[in-house]
Amino acid sequence: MIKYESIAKDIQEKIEQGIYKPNDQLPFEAEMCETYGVSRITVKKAMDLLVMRGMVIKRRGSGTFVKNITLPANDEYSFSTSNQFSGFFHTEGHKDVRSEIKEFQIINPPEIVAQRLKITEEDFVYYIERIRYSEGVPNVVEYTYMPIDVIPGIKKDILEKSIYEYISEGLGLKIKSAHRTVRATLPTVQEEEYLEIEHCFPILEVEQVAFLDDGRIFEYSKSRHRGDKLELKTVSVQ
Amino acid sequence: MIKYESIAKDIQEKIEQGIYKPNDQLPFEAEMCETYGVSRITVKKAMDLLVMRGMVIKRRGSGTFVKNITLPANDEYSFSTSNQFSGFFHTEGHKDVRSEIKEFQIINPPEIVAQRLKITEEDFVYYIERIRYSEGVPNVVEYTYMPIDVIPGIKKDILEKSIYEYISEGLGLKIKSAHRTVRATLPTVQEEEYLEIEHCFPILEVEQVAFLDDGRIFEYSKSRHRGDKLELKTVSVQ
DNA sequence: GAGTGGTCTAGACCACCCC
DNA sequence: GGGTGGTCTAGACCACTCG
Repeated sequence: MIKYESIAKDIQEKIEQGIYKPNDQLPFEAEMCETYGVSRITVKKAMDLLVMRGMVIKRRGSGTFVKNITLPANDEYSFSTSNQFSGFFHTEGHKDVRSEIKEFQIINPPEIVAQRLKITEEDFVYYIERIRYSEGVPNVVEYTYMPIDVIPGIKKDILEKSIYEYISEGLGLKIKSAHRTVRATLPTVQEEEYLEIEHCFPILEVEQVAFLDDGRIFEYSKSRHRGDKLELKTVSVQ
Repeated sequence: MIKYESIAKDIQEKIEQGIYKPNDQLPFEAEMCETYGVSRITVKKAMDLLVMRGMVIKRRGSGTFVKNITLPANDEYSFSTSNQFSGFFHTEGHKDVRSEIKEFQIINPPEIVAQRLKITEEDFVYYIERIRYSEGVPNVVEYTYMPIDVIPGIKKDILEKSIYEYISEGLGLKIKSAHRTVRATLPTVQEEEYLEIEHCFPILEVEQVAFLDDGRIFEYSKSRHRGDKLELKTVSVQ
């Protein structure tokens, strides 16, 4: 559909298939213009996407090259947060992923949550507490708040699958961006039980405020992951 | 110098100064074209920069708005890794930041490090182990490997200041991007001593492979931070 | 000097939002 | 319908790398 996306996708696939190998030089921008029948700015935008994804590097005066790095390991539990959203869907779709809902209520949000969601303490939000299992092993406890005005119609069966799928496919809303803060902590007493760990066990906490396409905030959440089950990958490009 | 950067900088400053407040609508792109005397694509590129920095949001058909979020807290120990490099310099420049060098040698790299740096085990690298203190309190132990061919001339006094300053200003090299993996772990016995903590204390580990402008890898490092002293912020934009 | 990617222009059409 | 940002064009000049 969109030209620069399909060009980026084409090149990315060729890299993943090994047609272009690490350190290989990609075709020049001028060459790609002819190949794909587009203008140079469009090719440039496609390559900039791949730069943001950490897959290629550009050197003025030299060319564009496949990046010099072992590609994101296919760890089931790692999720990547470069500038695309791979990973926003929490590597759903893997075998044997299920959720156990511990709490599901509609409440007035605590002050801090109201601040983060930019709503008042009198508004209503879903409060969801769920444990996510992979291959039968508990990985993460998620504490999620979502304004009912923004995301109406959540039922228990949706939580057991993917909220994100419901938002994008069920409601036709587009997820746009997220601000995340990552910390290392220790589990609470309850989390020791939920995650089947001892007190002296590292927890990777990901606090997230997530935005829709139209600028509304639809989620404030804290995900507290077993330290041995999640690593978070990022690419930063200047 | 570069037009889109200076436009972005101008708008960013106005947001930080409160001239544009959260949820305010920014001038239309067409309007900014006149204000700054540039074409629309240039304005667009400037605004896209601010979108990547998580400062504004664009809505097709409506306009561009200041984002709806408490701005990155000025925690001394938090560093941000959106798509600019704020934070690459480890929030240096704060008062009372100093380093204690525990190891500084030139060695052949272990196999894993050689793989990450894309060199052979016969090449030479600096190996640096240092503790960084802020306000007299140990925050982080850094284990750093740098190829001597890429970053020549490191001396002990450079390590006590900022390696990054030496690379960019001393050597005239440009830092371009970094791949990071973040994990939560527990300290080693030695780190308990270095960081003045007990064994049961969360550690935020940041593993990093860093690239220069010209595509060369100049650093492989693991930074292991006291969990109570660092949080890592990211913005991901689709 | 030849060739690369970086920036920028002036203009066009489209998808989307709101009135 | 009028106006927004999204995509795209064809062409220009510049900064940089490399032989």
